[in-house]
Amino acid sequence: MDILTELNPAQRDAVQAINGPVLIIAGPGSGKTRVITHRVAYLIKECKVSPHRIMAVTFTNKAAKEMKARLDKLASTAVKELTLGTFHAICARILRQDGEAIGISHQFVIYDDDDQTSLIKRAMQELNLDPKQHTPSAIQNKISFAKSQILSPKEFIETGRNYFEEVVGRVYERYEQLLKQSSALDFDDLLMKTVELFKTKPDVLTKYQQRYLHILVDEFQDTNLVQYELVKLIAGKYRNICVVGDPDQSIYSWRSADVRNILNFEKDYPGAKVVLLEQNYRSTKNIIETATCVIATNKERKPNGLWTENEAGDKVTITETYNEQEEAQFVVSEVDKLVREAKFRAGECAVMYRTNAQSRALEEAFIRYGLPYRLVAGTKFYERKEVKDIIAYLRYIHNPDDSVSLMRIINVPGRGIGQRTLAELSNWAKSLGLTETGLLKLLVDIKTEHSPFNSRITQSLVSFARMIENLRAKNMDSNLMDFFDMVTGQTGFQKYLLAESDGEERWENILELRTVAEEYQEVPSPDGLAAFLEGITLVADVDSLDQTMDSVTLITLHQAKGLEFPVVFIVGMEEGVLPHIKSFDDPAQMEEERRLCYVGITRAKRKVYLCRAFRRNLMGGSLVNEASRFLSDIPRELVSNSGSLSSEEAIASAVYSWNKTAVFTPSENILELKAGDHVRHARFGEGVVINYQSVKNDAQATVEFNGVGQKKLLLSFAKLEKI
DNA sequence: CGAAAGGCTCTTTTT
DNA sequence: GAGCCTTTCG
Repeated sequence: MDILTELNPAQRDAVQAINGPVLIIAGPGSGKTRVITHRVAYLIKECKVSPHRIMAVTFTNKAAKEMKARLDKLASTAVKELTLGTFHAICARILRQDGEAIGISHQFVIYDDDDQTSLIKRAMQELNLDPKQHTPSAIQNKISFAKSQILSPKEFIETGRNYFEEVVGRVYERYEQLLKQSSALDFDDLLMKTVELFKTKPDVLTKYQQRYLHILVDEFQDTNLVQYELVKLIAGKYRNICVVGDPDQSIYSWRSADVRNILNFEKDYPGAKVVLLEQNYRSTKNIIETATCVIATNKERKPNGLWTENEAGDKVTITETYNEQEEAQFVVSEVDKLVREAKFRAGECAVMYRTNAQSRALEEAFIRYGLPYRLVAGTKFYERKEVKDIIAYLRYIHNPDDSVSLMRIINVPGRGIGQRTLAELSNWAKSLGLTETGLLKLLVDIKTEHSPFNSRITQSLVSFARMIENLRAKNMDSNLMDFFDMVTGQTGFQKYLLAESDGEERWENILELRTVAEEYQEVPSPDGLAAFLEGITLVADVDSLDQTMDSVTLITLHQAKGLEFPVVFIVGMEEGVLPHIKSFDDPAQMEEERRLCYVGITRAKRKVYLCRAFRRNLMGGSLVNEASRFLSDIPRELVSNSGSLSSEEAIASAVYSWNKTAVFTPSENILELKAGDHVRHARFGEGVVINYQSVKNDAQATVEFNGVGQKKLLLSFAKLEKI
C-alpha cells in the first residue's frame, strides 16, 4: 500500500516534511490522526528510519493505543520499537531507567491526586497550618503549577509575592521531603524530574538526543512549560520535531497548558515549516458552520479557513426544557427515537456535559428508560475506596518506603491501630531517623516489653509487619495472580469487604482489578507487580472507553477531545454551566469555555443537539439560568427550532416543553404489577418485582434481574413484559 | 479504639 | 447532596 496516495495535498505535505521543525495546524476532523500515523509509517518505510529512533507523544493512552493499532496495519515493521505514549508514561520509563543519576529510587511509586492530597495534608499538619485558613487543594494546585513551571521549592519561595505563596512555599518544601522519603513521585514530578535529569546530567541527555532522530507531539496546544522544555531538550540535536495541534481546541489552561507553546512555535524554531489542515472530513456543512460561528467571537485567535465538501445535513437542534430531569428525558427519548427509526445505533450517540455532576440526571433517565449507556469516569474506577485500598497494599509491599499507602491500609480491615497509635508511630520513627517500616521491623525484633506501645497494640503492629514481610517475600517467586489472591486473602481484606453492606458489589470491583492484573502475568515476578502498578497509575478513564459496545456514551467535554460521534448532545447550555460560572470574571477563561463548546460541537459527524434547562438543581438549591451566550452566536437559519429565548419566553417555553414531555410519555397501558411478579426486559432479561408503586400517571418498579442486580424502572418507558 | 451522628464546606475540567 | 472532619459515647 502506498502511504501517500490516500492523502490530500496539505496532508501529503505534512507527512513528507521530515527535516527540521514542522508545525501542523489541524482543524477538527481534518485527518490529523491520519497524518501522524502516515508520517510515522513514511519515516519507517520510505525513509528507512529505525522505529527505535522515533518518539511519538500523545495526549492519552487511548490515543497511543489507537495509533499503535493503525501503524500495525500501515507499516507492519516492529512498531514495538517505537517510543509511543503520553508524556507521563514516557517520562516514567526514562526515570525508571536513568532516574538514579539524580537520586530517584529504582522502586519509585507514582502518587496520584489523592495520595498527593494526603501527603500535603500531612505536611501542613507538621507545619501547624490550619487547613481552614489555606485549603489543601488550593496549595496542591499552586504546587502543581510551580512544578509545571519547573520551579523548585527554593525557586518558588524566592519568587513568592504574597503571604499565601510564602505558605505554599513552605508546604512545598516539606512535601518534597516527604515524597523523597516515600520514594514516590507525583504526576508533575514525572515531567519535572526528567527535565532536571536532562539538565544536570548531560551524558544522559546526549544519550536520548542521539537516539531520537524524529519527535512528534500531538495536541501541542495543550502542552505546558515543562513538556515544552522536555521536547526542546530531546530534540536539541537533530531538531526534527513535528508538532500537531489546534489553538482553537486548547482547553487545558487550568492544568497550566499554555497555548503560546503552539502560537510561538515559529519564533522558537525559526524556519519551521507550517502546514495548515483545513478541510474537514468529519462533519456536515451545518455543523461546521455552527461551530465556526461559536468560535468566531473569541478575540485571542487567528481566524482559520475550516471548510468541508460534505453535504449540508440536518440543522442543529436547540431545545429548552423545564429542568435537568426533563432535559435528560428529552435526550433519552430522542436517542430512542433515532434508534427505533434505524437512523443510528445507540453506540453512535454521545451526551456531553461541562461537569461530571451533570451525568447524574442523565444516568437516572437512561436507567429508567432501560437504554444502555456507558459513563466515562463518574466515580472513577481507580478512585473507588476498595480499589485504592488494594492498590495501597500492593504498593506498600512493592515499596516499603511508601508511607501514604501504609497509613491508608494499616488499619483496613480494623486491627485496633488508631489515629493516636499512628501519630506516635510516625513521631517515634522520625525521632529515630527511621521510616515507619523500619520502625515496624525494629518492633518485630525487640522484646515486647521494650515497646512503647501497650502489649495489645504491639501485638497488632508486629503481626501486621510480619504479614507484610511474608507477602513481600511471596511476591519474589509467585505468579502475579496467585500473589494477588494471597494479598486479598491473607490481609483479611476479602472477608472484611464481603461483610460490608454493599460488599458483594465492591468485591466485584476488586475482581475487576484482578482481571487488569492478568495482563501483566507474563512479566516475571517480582517485576510483574511493578509493571502492573505503573500501568494502572497512568491510566485515565477515557483510555478504557470502548466505542464498539452499542451503548450511548456519557462524557465530559474535556474527555471528548479527540473523539467523534455521529450524534452529539451537549446538555447544560446555560450561563453558569457552559460557560461555567467560574469563568465569568476572566475573559481568557471565558474564551476557553467557548473553545470547549467548539470542541463539543465539532465532535459530531451528522447531528448536533444543544440542550438547555430553565431550572437546574445544584447543591440542594435550585437555580434559574439564562440561555448560554454561545447559543446566541448561532444564526437562526442553522437551527431547526427556535433559538435563544428571553427569560419571559423561557417560562412559556417551560410550560410548552412540559406539555411536550407529556406527549412523548406513552401513559397508556401501564403495566400493573405487585411484588413477587416475574417480568422480562429486553436488555436485563428475566427478574422478580421487589417493589411497585404508582407515581402520578405512571408507576415505578424495582426489579431484581437474574445476574444483573436491582434496577429501578419507570414503567411508562421500560418495556416490561409480565411472565 | 471505633461506630455513629452531626456539622461543615465545596463542587470545573484531568495526565 | 456528598464527602470530609470532628465530636460523642460505648
